[in-house]
Amino acid sequence: MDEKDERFEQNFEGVGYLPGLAMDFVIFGFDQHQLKILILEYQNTSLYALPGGFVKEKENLNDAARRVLLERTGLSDIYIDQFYTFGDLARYDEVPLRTIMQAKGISPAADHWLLRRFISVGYYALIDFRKAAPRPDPLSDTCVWYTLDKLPTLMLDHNVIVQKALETLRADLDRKLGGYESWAAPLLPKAFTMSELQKLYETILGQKLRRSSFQRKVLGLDILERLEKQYSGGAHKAPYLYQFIAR
Amino acid sequence: MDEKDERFEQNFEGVGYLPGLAMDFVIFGFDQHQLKILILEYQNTSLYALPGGFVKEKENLNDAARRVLLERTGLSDIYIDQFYTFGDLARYDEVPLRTIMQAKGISPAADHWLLRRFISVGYYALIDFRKAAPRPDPLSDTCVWYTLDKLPTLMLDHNVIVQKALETLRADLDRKLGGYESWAAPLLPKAFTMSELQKLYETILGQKLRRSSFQRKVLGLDILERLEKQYSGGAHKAPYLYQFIAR
DNA sequence: CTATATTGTCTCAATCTGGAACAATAATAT
DNA sequence: ATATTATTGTTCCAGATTGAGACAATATAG
Repeated sequence: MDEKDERFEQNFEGVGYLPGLAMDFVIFGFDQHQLKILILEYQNTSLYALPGGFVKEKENLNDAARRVLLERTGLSDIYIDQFYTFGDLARYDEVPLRTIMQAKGISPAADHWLLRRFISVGYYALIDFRKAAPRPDPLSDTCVWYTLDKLPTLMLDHNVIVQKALETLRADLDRKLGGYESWAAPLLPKAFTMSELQKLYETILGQKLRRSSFQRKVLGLDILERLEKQYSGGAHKAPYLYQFIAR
Repeated sequence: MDEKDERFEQNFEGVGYLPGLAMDFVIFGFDQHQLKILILEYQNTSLYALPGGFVKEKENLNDAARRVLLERTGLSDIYIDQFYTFGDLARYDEVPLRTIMQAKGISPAADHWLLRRFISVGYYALIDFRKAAPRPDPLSDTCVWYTLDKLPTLMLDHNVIVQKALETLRADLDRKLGGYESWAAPLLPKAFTMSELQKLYETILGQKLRRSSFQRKVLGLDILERLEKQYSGGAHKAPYLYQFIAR
């Protein structure tokens, strides 16, 4: 039994993990002017789910979140935000989980720990689409990016979780924008144009913003520095490039 | 064994409750122009804690929160908000809990469920100070209002929880203010003056607001109706009374 | 009856915002 | 080479919002 199988075995039996507590992750990336999130797929079941995980007995909740993000994307030192804890009885349903396990050739006992009720802590993360290396977890087959408006129906209450994550992200935008932390950095190239930044905001907020007001407001925050070199590639005046001021 | 003792016994052994999961409540009230919160006291131990509780196996998380609020204050149909879930290892420490139990004449086994690690969901509520009938829980002796700036040192990480609740409440103020829900209603008399409302805001935010701007903004929101009758009792012009428009 | 504190209303300047205008310019079409 | 086109950087102005104060009105205390 190699290390991976061993970890799988432990995880599968729930040994060393807090019972009844899970986390679900809404991992946002930005590509082609679209907001995308990572979704796990289970072959031969047409089931889809958010990446998630469990908390070890001797592990901080937030550390568990960072670990799960690392396991799914290979990324660390990422901004994550815990946005809500989901605890409705209606949210747990053993049918899809049983289906998934059976598709993997496993016949779980009726009281298998994965089939019991879970409370789940929701986290979201904003990551660099190009740096991420999505990996499925032991029970899933693939881990893929989905555009928000082409999201499939997810298992359990995961669509609700995505919705809540998006609402929180939008509500946080203004507060975050004013803050010292340049949360937008991982979603953009190191150097970017003003219109790329604006399109990122428009995509997240789901609405158009005025060009001049946006520029005025963002530059007024003193979080960007203008670079000397310029972008080229369009049939028009070359825009300046900007980057976030390191703090 | 009467019903209360029976419930206590069950609760004390953790029977019928989700293991490892708790909730802590920051219950805000407003009195004498001060923001207060409910604190449990444990006699002969000089220990203080937030009211809290556990989730039944067949109970929605948010329903459990409403139940706990009802048990501690006698109030239902109250606006509550789940603001954060606390899951650091450092947050659990069996010493104060053991002290409390021993002060109650109980000698818990080393692996008693109350002494194990808990993840705790934080909720806050805004309640009517005058309607509340604070009641201690089975392990505590009294349940009392404390002014925020005279809060004692609380056990575990409860001071951190209060801080986070306050930050969330402040951050939510603007968003909530614009909303249709008149969250401030339970903190004020049915009819109140503009300066009472302003002082409530000032107390929560911890800063002074300009009188004319405040009046302009609040009246512009279309959530108040001015009443005919007028307040009296001060050596000055009588202010109008307002109430929230029922929706 | 006078003094006092607080209220309702108004004003004015300062600031912010929405929306448009306009010249500049890198690629493309002619 | 020159004109065309799309987009950019910048400016401007009208309208809305906000900060700060002025002032008369008035219920109670003295």
